[in-house]
Amino acid sequence: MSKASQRKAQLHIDLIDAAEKRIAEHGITQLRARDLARDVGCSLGSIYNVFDDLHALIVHANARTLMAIDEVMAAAAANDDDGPRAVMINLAWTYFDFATNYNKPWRGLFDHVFPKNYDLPEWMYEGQLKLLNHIEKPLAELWPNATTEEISLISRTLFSAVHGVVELSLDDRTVGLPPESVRNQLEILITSFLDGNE
Amino acid sequence: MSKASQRKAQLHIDLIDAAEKRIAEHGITQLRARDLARDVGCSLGSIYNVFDDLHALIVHANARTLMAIDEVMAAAAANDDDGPRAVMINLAWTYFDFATNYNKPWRGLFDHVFPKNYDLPEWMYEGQLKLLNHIEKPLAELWPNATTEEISLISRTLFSAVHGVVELSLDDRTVGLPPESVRNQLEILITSFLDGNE
DNA sequence: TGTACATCAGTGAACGCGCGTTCACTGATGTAC
DNA sequence: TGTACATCAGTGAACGCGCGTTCACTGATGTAC
Repeated sequence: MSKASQRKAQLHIDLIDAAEKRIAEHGITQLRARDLARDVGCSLGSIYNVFDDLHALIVHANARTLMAIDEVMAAAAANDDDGPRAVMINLAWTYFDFATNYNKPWRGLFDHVFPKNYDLPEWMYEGQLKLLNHIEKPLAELWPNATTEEISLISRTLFSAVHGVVELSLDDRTVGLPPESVRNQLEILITSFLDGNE
Repeated sequence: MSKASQRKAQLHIDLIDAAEKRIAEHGITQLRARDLARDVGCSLGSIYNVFDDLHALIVHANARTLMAIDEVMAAAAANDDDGPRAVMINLAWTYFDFATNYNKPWRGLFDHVFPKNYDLPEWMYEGQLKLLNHIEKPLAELWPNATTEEISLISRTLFSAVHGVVELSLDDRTVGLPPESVRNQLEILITSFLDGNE
Protein backbone atom coordinates (compact mmCIF):
# COMPACT_ATOMS: atom_id res chain seq x y z
CA MET A 1 0.00 0.00 0.00
CA SER A 2 1.42 3.33 -1.06
CA LYS A 3 2.00 6.18 1.37
CA ALA A 4 -0.74 8.18 -0.30
CA SER A 5 -3.37 5.50 -0.02
CA GLN A 6 -2.29 4.74 3.54
CA ARG A 7 -2.94 8.32 4.47
CA LYS A 8 -6.25 8.21 2.66
CA ALA A 9 -7.23 5.11 4.61
CA GLN A 10 -6.20 6.83 7.83
CA LEU A 11 -8.26 9.88 6.94
CA HIS A 12 -11.21 7.58 6.34
CA ILE A 13 -10.83 6.28 9.88
CA ASP A 14 -10.18 9.69 11.39
CA LEU A 15 -13.29 11.14 9.78
CA ILE A 16 -15.51 8.38 11.14
CA ASP A 17 -13.93 8.85 14.56
CA ALA A 18 -14.56 12.57 14.41
CA ALA A 19 -18.13 12.07 13.20
CA GLU A 20 -18.75 9.63 16.01
CA LYS A 21 -17.49 12.13 18.58
CA ARG A 22 -19.49 15.01 17.12
CA ILE A 23 -22.65 12.94 17.01
CA ALA A 24 -22.14 11.76 20.58
CA GLU A 25 -21.65 15.31 21.74
CA HIS A 26 -24.04 17.38 19.67
CA GLY A 27 -26.34 14.97 17.90
CA ILE A 28 -26.44 13.88 14.31
CA THR A 29 -28.38 16.92 13.15
CA GLN A 30 -25.45 19.12 14.14
CA LEU A 31 -22.89 17.24 12.05
CA ARG A 32 -21.14 19.64 9.68
CA ALA A 33 -18.53 18.97 7.04
CA ARG A 34 -16.50 22.02 8.06
CA ASP A 35 -16.39 20.96 11.70
CA LEU A 36 -15.16 17.50 10.77
CA ALA A 37 -12.44 18.92 8.53
CA ARG A 38 -11.26 21.10 11.40
CA ASP A 39 -11.41 18.19 13.86
CA VAL A 40 -9.21 15.90 11.79
CA GLY A 41 -7.05 18.67 10.37
CA CYS A 42 -7.81 18.19 6.72
CA SER A 43 -9.34 20.48 4.16
CA LEU A 44 -13.04 20.62 3.41
CA GLY A 45 -12.52 19.13 -0.01
CA SER A 46 -10.61 16.14 1.31
CA ILE A 47 -13.74 14.76 2.89
CA TYR A 48 -15.13 14.33 -0.59
CA ASN A 49 -12.02 12.61 -1.74
CA VAL A 50 -12.69 9.92 0.86
CA PHE A 51 -16.49 9.78 0.94
CA ASP A 52 -19.00 10.36 -1.84
CA ASP A 53 -20.97 12.63 0.45
CA LEU A 54 -21.74 13.20 4.11
CA HIS A 55 -24.41 10.53 4.04
CA ALA A 56 -21.77 7.90 3.34
CA LEU A 57 -19.80 9.11 6.32
CA ILE A 58 -22.89 9.03 8.50
CA VAL A 59 -23.56 5.45 7.44
CA HIS A 60 -20.17 4.45 8.79
CA ALA A 61 -20.65 6.34 12.05
CA ASN A 62 -24.09 4.77 12.46
CA ALA A 63 -22.60 1.36 11.76
CA ARG A 64 -20.36 1.83 14.78
CA THR A 65 -23.38 2.56 16.94
CA LEU A 66 -25.17 -0.46 15.57
CA MET A 67 -22.18 -2.64 16.39
CA ALA A 68 -22.05 -1.21 19.89
CA ILE A 69 -25.71 -2.07 20.44
CA ASP A 70 -25.05 -5.53 19.12
CA GLU A 71 -22.21 -5.99 21.57
CA VAL A 72 -24.19 -5.07 24.66
CA MET A 73 -27.15 -7.13 23.51
CA ALA A 74 -24.92 -10.11 22.77
CA ALA A 75 -23.50 -9.80 26.27
CA ALA A 76 -26.99 -9.64 27.76
CA ALA A 77 -28.08 -12.67 25.75
CA ALA A 78 -25.00 -14.63 26.83
CA ASN A 79 -25.94 -14.14 30.45
CA ASP A 80 -28.60 -16.87 30.32
CA ASP A 81 -28.22 -18.73 33.60
CA ASP A 82 -31.68 -17.65 34.66
CA GLY A 83 -33.35 -18.89 31.51
CA PRO A 84 -34.84 -17.29 28.42
CA ARG A 85 -37.44 -15.20 30.23
CA ALA A 86 -34.72 -13.48 32.23
CA VAL A 87 -32.74 -12.97 29.04
CA MET A 88 -35.69 -11.23 27.41
CA ILE A 89 -36.04 -8.79 30.27
CA ASN A 90 -32.32 -8.27 30.28
CA LEU A 91 -32.31 -7.46 26.59
CA ALA A 92 -35.01 -4.85 27.06
CA TRP A 93 -33.18 -3.28 29.96
CA THR A 94 -29.94 -3.35 28.05
CA TYR A 95 -31.54 -1.58 25.13
CA PHE A 96 -32.93 1.05 27.45
CA ASP A 97 -29.55 1.49 29.12
CA PHE A 98 -27.82 1.87 25.81
CA ALA A 99 -30.35 4.41 24.58
CA THR A 100 -29.90 6.31 27.81
CA ASN A 101 -26.13 6.24 27.97
CA TYR A 102 -25.47 6.68 24.27
CA ASN A 103 -28.54 8.71 23.61
CA LYS A 104 -27.38 10.89 20.76
CA PRO A 105 -25.68 8.16 18.71
CA TRP A 106 -28.69 5.96 19.30
CA ARG A 107 -31.03 8.67 18.10
CA GLY A 108 -28.78 9.29 15.14
CA LEU A 109 -29.43 5.74 14.07
CA PHE A 110 -33.12 6.56 13.67
CA ASP A 111 -33.17 10.29 13.07
CA HIS A 112 -30.98 10.80 10.07
CA VAL A 113 -32.99 10.80 6.88
CA PHE A 114 -31.13 9.63 3.82
CA PRO A 115 -32.10 10.96 0.41
CA LYS A 116 -34.86 9.08 -1.34
CA ASN A 117 -33.42 6.05 -3.13
CA TYR A 118 -30.15 6.30 -1.25
CA ASP A 119 -28.87 2.74 -1.04
CA LEU A 120 -27.68 1.72 2.38
CA PRO A 121 -24.93 -0.88 2.21
CA GLU A 122 -26.09 -4.44 2.69
CA TRP A 123 -24.14 -4.82 5.95
CA MET A 124 -26.29 -2.14 7.56
CA TYR A 125 -29.35 -4.28 7.04
CA GLU A 126 -27.49 -7.34 8.25
CA GLY A 127 -26.40 -5.50 11.36
CA GLN A 128 -30.00 -4.73 12.18
CA LEU A 129 -31.13 -8.28 11.63
CA LYS A 130 -28.37 -9.38 13.96
CA LEU A 131 -30.08 -7.46 16.74
CA LEU A 132 -33.27 -9.38 16.13
CA ASN A 133 -31.34 -12.65 16.38
CA HIS A 134 -30.61 -11.95 20.03
CA ILE A 135 -34.34 -11.78 20.67
CA GLU A 136 -35.26 -14.70 18.48
CA LYS A 137 -33.03 -17.13 20.32
CA PRO A 138 -34.69 -16.96 23.75
CA LEU A 139 -38.11 -16.75 22.09
CA ALA A 140 -37.44 -19.96 20.19
CA GLU A 141 -36.44 -21.59 23.46
CA LEU A 142 -39.70 -20.50 25.06
CA TRP A 143 -41.83 -21.69 22.15
CA PRO A 144 -40.07 -24.61 20.55
CA ASN A 145 -43.15 -25.36 18.43
CA ALA A 146 -43.40 -21.92 16.88
CA THR A 147 -42.32 -21.55 13.27
CA THR A 148 -39.31 -19.46 12.33
CA GLU A 149 -41.72 -17.03 10.72
CA GLU A 150 -43.74 -16.67 13.90
CA ILE A 151 -40.63 -16.14 15.98
CA SER A 152 -39.41 -13.55 13.53
CA LEU A 153 -42.66 -11.61 13.73
CA ILE A 154 -42.87 -11.77 17.50
CA SER A 155 -39.28 -10.65 17.89
CA ARG A 156 -40.00 -7.63 15.70
CA THR A 157 -43.11 -6.87 17.69
CA LEU A 158 -41.29 -7.01 20.99
CA PHE A 159 -38.33 -5.05 19.70
CA SER A 160 -40.64 -2.38 18.31
CA ALA A 161 -42.65 -2.24 21.51
CA VAL A 162 -39.57 -1.86 23.68
CA HIS A 163 -38.14 0.66 21.26
CA GLY A 164 -41.34 2.69 21.43
CA VAL A 165 -41.35 2.72 25.21
CA VAL A 166 -37.71 3.77 25.31
CA GLU A 167 -38.06 6.36 22.58
CA LEU A 168 -41.10 8.20 23.89
CA SER A 169 -39.66 8.19 27.38
CA LEU A 170 -36.19 9.44 26.51
CA ASP A 171 -37.54 12.01 24.07
CA ASP A 172 -39.48 13.36 27.00
CA ARG A 173 -42.81 13.06 25.26
CA THR A 174 -45.94 13.94 27.13
CA VAL A 175 -47.35 10.48 26.47
CA GLY A 176 -44.10 8.71 27.34
CA LEU A 177 -43.13 7.15 30.64
CA PRO A 178 -41.14 9.03 33.23
CA PRO A 179 -37.62 7.58 32.89
CA GLU A 180 -37.59 6.19 36.41
CA SER A 181 -40.52 3.92 35.58
CA VAL A 182 -39.16 2.52 32.35
CA ARG A 183 -37.24 -0.48 33.68
CA ASN A 184 -40.14 -1.61 35.78
CA GLN A 185 -42.65 -1.11 32.99
CA LEU A 186 -40.45 -2.94 30.50
CA GLU A 187 -40.32 -5.87 32.87
CA ILE A 188 -44.10 -5.84 33.21
CA LEU A 189 -44.50 -5.57 29.45
CA ILE A 190 -42.16 -8.47 28.71
CA THR A 191 -43.21 -10.83 31.48
CA SER A 192 -46.91 -10.36 30.97
CA PHE A 193 -46.46 -10.80 27.25
CA LEU A 194 -44.54 -14.03 27.76
CA ASP A 195 -46.93 -15.27 30.43
CA GLY A 196 -49.96 -14.45 28.33
CA ASN A 197 -48.56 -16.57 25.55
CA GLU A 198 -47.74 -19.61 27.60
CA MET B 1 -65.03 42.94 15.21
CA SER B 2 -63.52 45.28 12.66
CA LYS B 3 -63.16 44.34 9.04
CA ALA B 4 -59.40 44.32 9.41
CA SER B 5 -59.32 41.95 12.35
CA GLN B 6 -61.93 39.76 10.68
CA ARG B 7 -59.66 39.35 7.70
CA LYS B 8 -56.76 38.68 10.00
CA ALA B 9 -58.76 35.97 11.73
CA GLN B 10 -59.66 34.48 8.38
CA LEU B 11 -56.04 34.51 7.31
CA HIS B 12 -55.17 32.70 10.52
CA ILE B 13 -57.61 29.96 9.56
CA ASP B 14 -56.56 29.88 5.92
CA LEU B 15 -52.92 29.49 6.85
CA ILE B 16 -53.61 26.56 9.13
CA ASP B 17 -55.75 24.99 6.41
CA ALA B 18 -52.98 25.45 3.89
CA ALA B 19 -50.36 24.10 6.27
CA GLU B 20 -52.54 21.08 6.97
CA LYS B 21 -52.87 20.37 3.26
CA ARG B 22 -49.18 20.85 2.57
CA ILE B 23 -48.22 18.59 5.45
CA ALA B 24 -50.67 15.92 4.35
CA GLU B 25 -49.31 16.02 0.84
CA HIS B 26 -45.59 16.57 1.24
CA GLY B 27 -44.78 16.04 4.88
CA ILE B 28 -43.98 18.52 7.60
CA THR B 29 -40.33 18.83 6.62
CA GLN B 30 -41.39 20.29 3.27
CA LEU B 31 -43.47 23.07 4.78
CA ARG B 32 -42.30 26.45 3.45
CA ALA B 33 -43.47 29.93 4.29
CA ARG B 34 -43.39 31.01 0.64
CA ASP B 35 -45.56 28.09 -0.44
CA LEU B 36 -48.14 28.86 2.19
CA ALA B 37 -48.26 32.52 1.19
CA ARG B 38 -48.87 31.49 -2.40
CA ASP B 39 -51.51 28.94 -1.37
CA VAL B 40 -53.62 31.41 0.59
CA GLY B 41 -52.83 34.37 -1.65
CA CYS B 42 -51.16 36.61 0.89
CA SER B 43 -47.72 38.10 1.03
CA LEU B 44 -44.81 36.43 2.73
CA GLY B 45 -44.73 39.08 5.43
CA SER B 46 -48.39 38.63 6.30
CA ILE B 47 -47.70 35.22 7.77
CA TYR B 48 -45.62 36.94 10.42
CA ASN B 49 -48.37 39.39 11.11
CA VAL B 50 -50.57 36.45 12.10
CA PHE B 51 -48.07 34.04 13.65
CA ASP B 52 -44.91 34.74 15.58
CA ASP B 53 -43.07 32.23 13.45
CA LEU B 54 -43.61 29.06 11.45
CA HIS B 55 -43.38 26.97 14.58
CA ALA B 56 -46.52 28.61 15.93
CA LEU B 57 -48.33 27.77 12.71
CA ILE B 58 -47.09 24.20 12.88
CA VAL B 59 -48.41 23.89 16.42
CA HIS B 60 -51.87 24.74 15.17
CA ALA B 61 -51.67 22.32 12.27
CA ASN B 62 -50.43 19.59 14.61
CA ALA B 63 -53.26 20.38 17.00
CA ARG B 64 -55.70 19.53 14.21
CA THR B 65 -54.00 16.17 13.76
CA LEU B 66 -54.09 15.54 17.48
CA MET B 67 -57.81 16.31 17.56
CA ALA B 68 -58.40 13.98 14.64
CA ILE B 69 -56.63 11.16 16.45
CA ASP B 70 -58.67 11.90 19.53
CA GLU B 71 -61.87 11.65 17.53
CA VAL B 72 -61.14 8.24 16.03
CA MET B 73 -59.91 6.92 19.37
CA ALA B 74 -62.97 8.27 21.16
CA ALA B 75 -65.13 6.51 18.59
CA ALA B 76 -63.21 3.27 19.08
CA ALA B 77 -63.52 3.57 22.85
CA ALA B 78 -67.26 4.21 22.62
CA ASN B 79 -67.74 0.94 20.78
CA ASP B 80 -67.49 -1.08 23.98
CA ASP B 81 -70.18 -3.74 23.62
CA ASP B 82 -67.54 -6.46 23.61
CA GLY B 83 -65.89 -5.31 26.80
CA PRO B 84 -62.70 -3.50 27.72
CA ARG B 85 -60.35 -6.08 26.19
CA ALA B 86 -61.95 -5.62 22.80
CA VAL B 87 -61.77 -1.87 23.26
CA MET B 88 -58.03 -2.07 23.90
CA ILE B 89 -57.44 -4.02 20.70
CA ASN B 90 -59.69 -1.65 18.84
CA LEU B 91 -57.78 1.35 20.08
CA ALA B 92 -54.50 -0.15 18.91
CA TRP B 93 -55.93 -0.96 15.50
CA THR B 94 -57.48 2.47 15.26
CA TYR B 95 -54.14 4.09 16.00
CA PHE B 96 -52.48 1.97 13.34
CA ASP B 97 -55.21 2.83 10.82
CA PHE B 98 -54.87 6.50 11.55
CA ALA B 99 -51.10 6.39 11.21
CA THR B 100 -51.51 4.55 7.94
CA ASN B 101 -54.22 6.73 6.41
CA TYR B 102 -52.95 10.05 7.68
CA ASN B 103 -49.33 9.10 7.67
CA LYS B 104 -47.69 12.43 6.99
CA PRO B 105 -49.71 14.49 9.46
CA TRP B 106 -49.22 11.77 12.03
CA ARG B 107 -45.48 11.78 11.48
CA GLY B 108 -45.50 15.57 11.62
CA LEU B 109 -46.78 15.29 15.14
CA PHE B 110 -43.59 13.50 16.16
CA ASP B 111 -41.04 14.65 13.60
CA HIS B 112 -41.07 18.39 13.88
CA VAL B 113 -38.44 19.62 16.28
CA PHE B 114 -39.21 22.84 18.02
CA PRO B 115 -36.38 25.13 19.10
CA LYS B 116 -34.95 24.41 22.52
CA ASN B 117 -37.08 26.08 25.17
CA TYR B 118 -39.93 26.70 22.76
CA ASP B 119 -43.05 26.61 24.88
CA LEU B 120 -45.85 24.55 23.46
CA PRO B 121 -49.26 25.85 24.47
CA GLU B 122 -50.84 24.09 27.41
CA TRP B 123 -53.69 22.69 25.29
CA MET B 124 -51.20 20.67 23.25
CA TYR B 125 -50.20 18.78 26.37
CA GLU B 126 -53.82 18.39 27.39
CA GLY B 127 -54.66 17.03 23.96
CA GLN B 128 -52.04 14.35 24.36
CA LEU B 129 -53.21 13.39 27.81
CA LYS B 130 -56.71 13.07 26.40
CA LEU B 131 -55.44 10.27 24.19
CA LEU B 132 -54.18 8.42 27.22
CA ASN B 133 -57.60 8.76 28.84
CA HIS B 134 -59.09 6.55 26.17
CA ILE B 135 -56.68 3.82 27.19
CA GLU B 136 -56.96 4.39 30.90
CA LYS B 137 -60.70 3.86 30.97
CA PRO B 138 -60.80 0.23 29.75
CA LEU B 139 -57.66 -0.53 31.77
CA ALA B 140 -59.33 0.72 34.94
CA GLU B 141 -62.28 -1.52 34.14
CA LEU B 142 -60.02 -4.51 33.77
CA TRP B 143 -58.14 -3.82 37.00
CA PRO B 144 -60.47 -2.07 39.38
CA ASN B 145 -57.98 -2.48 42.20
CA ALA B 146 -55.10 -0.78 40.45
CA THR B 147 -54.20 2.74 41.56
CA THR B 148 -54.63 5.71 39.26
CA GLU B 149 -50.87 5.94 39.15
CA GLU B 150 -50.50 2.33 38.05
CA ILE B 151 -53.16 2.74 35.38
CA SER B 152 -51.45 5.88 34.14
CA LEU B 153 -48.10 4.11 33.83
CA ILE B 154 -49.55 1.05 32.12
CA SER B 155 -51.49 3.17 29.66
CA ARG B 156 -48.29 5.00 28.74
CA THR B 157 -46.46 1.72 28.37
CA LEU B 158 -49.11 0.27 26.09
CA PHE B 159 -49.44 3.43 24.07
CA SER B 160 -45.68 3.63 23.63
CA ALA B 161 -45.47 -0.04 22.70
CA VAL B 162 -48.20 0.24 20.09
CA HIS B 163 -46.70 3.46 18.83
CA GLY B 164 -43.33 1.77 18.44
CA VAL B 165 -44.79 -1.12 16.49
CA VAL B 166 -46.70 1.22 14.21
CA GLU B 167 -43.81 3.60 13.75
CA LEU B 168 -41.12 1.09 12.86
CA SER B 169 -43.46 -0.71 10.52
CA LEU B 170 -44.77 2.32 8.66
CA ASP B 171 -41.31 3.87 8.44
CA ASP B 172 -40.30 0.71 6.68
CA ARG B 173 -37.50 -0.04 9.10
CA THR B 174 -35.54 -3.22 8.72
CA VAL B 175 -36.41 -4.24 12.26
CA GLY B 176 -40.07 -3.29 11.92
CA LEU B 177 -42.98 -5.53 11.05
CA PRO B 178 -44.23 -5.95 7.52
CA PRO B 179 -47.41 -3.80 7.43
CA GLU B 180 -49.66 -6.76 6.71
CA SER B 181 -48.68 -8.36 10.03
CA VAL B 182 -49.21 -5.32 12.20
CA ARG B 183 -52.89 -5.75 13.06
CA ASN B 184 -52.40 -9.37 14.00
CA GLN B 185 -49.28 -8.64 16.03
CA LEU B 186 -50.92 -5.74 17.83
CA GLU B 187 -53.73 -8.05 18.84
CA ILE B 188 -51.24 -10.62 20.12
CA LEU B 189 -49.33 -7.91 21.97
CA ILE B 190 -52.41 -6.47 23.66
CA THR B 191 -54.21 -9.71 24.48
CA SER B 192 -51.17 -11.48 25.84
CA PHE B 193 -50.29 -8.42 27.88
CA LEU B 194 -53.78 -8.28 29.36
CA ASP B 195 -53.92 -12.04 29.90
CA GLY B 196 -50.49 -12.09 31.51
CA ASN B 197 -51.67 -9.50 34.00
CA GLU B 198 -54.88 -11.20 35.02
C1' DT C 1 21.37 6.96 -10.37
C1' DG C 2 18.89 10.44 -12.67
C1' DT C 3 15.18 12.41 -15.42
C1' DA C 4 10.57 12.87 -17.28
C1' DC C 5 6.20 11.87 -16.61
C1' DA C 6 1.75 10.21 -14.53
C1' DT C 7 -1.18 9.75 -10.77
C1' DC C 8 -3.95 11.21 -7.32
C1' DA C 9 -4.43 12.99 -2.51
C1' DG C 10 -4.91 17.46 -0.82
C1' DT C 11 -6.50 22.39 -0.95
C1' DG C 12 -9.84 26.10 0.14
C1' DA C 13 -12.17 29.71 -2.22
C1' DA C 14 -16.24 29.95 -4.47
C1' DC C 15 -20.67 28.23 -6.08
C1' DG C 16 -25.39 27.60 -5.52
C1' DC C 17 -29.29 27.24 -3.29
C1' DG C 18 -32.58 27.42 0.25
C1' DC C 19 -35.32 29.75 3.29
C1' DG C 20 -36.94 32.01 7.83
C1' DT C 21 -37.45 36.49 9.08
C1' DT C 22 -37.30 41.60 8.95
C1' DC C 23 -38.44 46.24 7.78
C1' DA C 24 -39.60 50.51 5.68
C1' DC C 25 -43.39 51.60 3.41
C1' DT C 26 -48.53 51.70 1.67
C1' DG C 27 -53.25 52.03 2.15
C1' DA C 28 -57.60 50.69 4.06
C1' DT C 29 -60.39 51.29 8.04
C1' DG C 30 -61.88 53.33 12.19
C1' DT C 31 -62.08 57.24 15.53
C1' DA C 32 -62.28 61.95 17.50
C1' DC C 33 -63.96 66.29 17.08
C1' DT D 1 -71.38 65.38 7.48
C1' DG D 2 -66.68 66.31 6.91
C1' DT D 3 -61.81 66.49 8.08
C1' DA D 4 -57.57 65.18 10.36
C1' DC D 5 -55.40 61.72 12.42
C1' DA D 6 -54.18 57.07 14.28
C1' DT D 7 -53.95 52.32 13.80
C1' DC D 8 -52.54 48.31 11.95
C1' DA D 9 -53.03 44.70 8.28
C1' DG D 10 -50.66 44.01 4.19
C1' DT D 11 -46.49 44.12 1.08
C1' DG D 12 -42.35 41.99 -1.03
C1' DA D 13 -37.64 43.08 -1.67
C1' DA D 14 -33.81 42.37 0.87
C1' DC D 15 -31.19 40.54 4.76
C1' DG D 16 -28.58 37.09 6.78
C1' DC D 17 -27.01 32.91 7.47
C1' DG D 18 -26.00 28.21 6.79
C1' DC D 19 -23.89 24.68 4.52
C1' DG D 20 -23.13 20.64 1.09
C1' DT D 21 -20.53 20.29 -2.77
C1' DT D 22 -17.43 21.52 -6.64
C1' DC D 23 -13.34 22.60 -9.15
C1' DA D 24 -9.11 24.36 -10.89
C1' DC D 25 -4.97 24.02 -9.06
C1' DT D 26 -0.71 22.23 -6.19
C1' DG D 27 2.55 19.08 -4.80
C1' DA D 28 3.98 14.68 -3.03
C1' DT D 29 4.78 10.07 -4.43
C1' DG D 30 5.54 6.41 -7.54
C1' DT D 31 6.90 4.54 -12.13
C1' DA D 32 9.26 3.88 -16.59
C1' DC D 33 13.28 4.09 -19.00
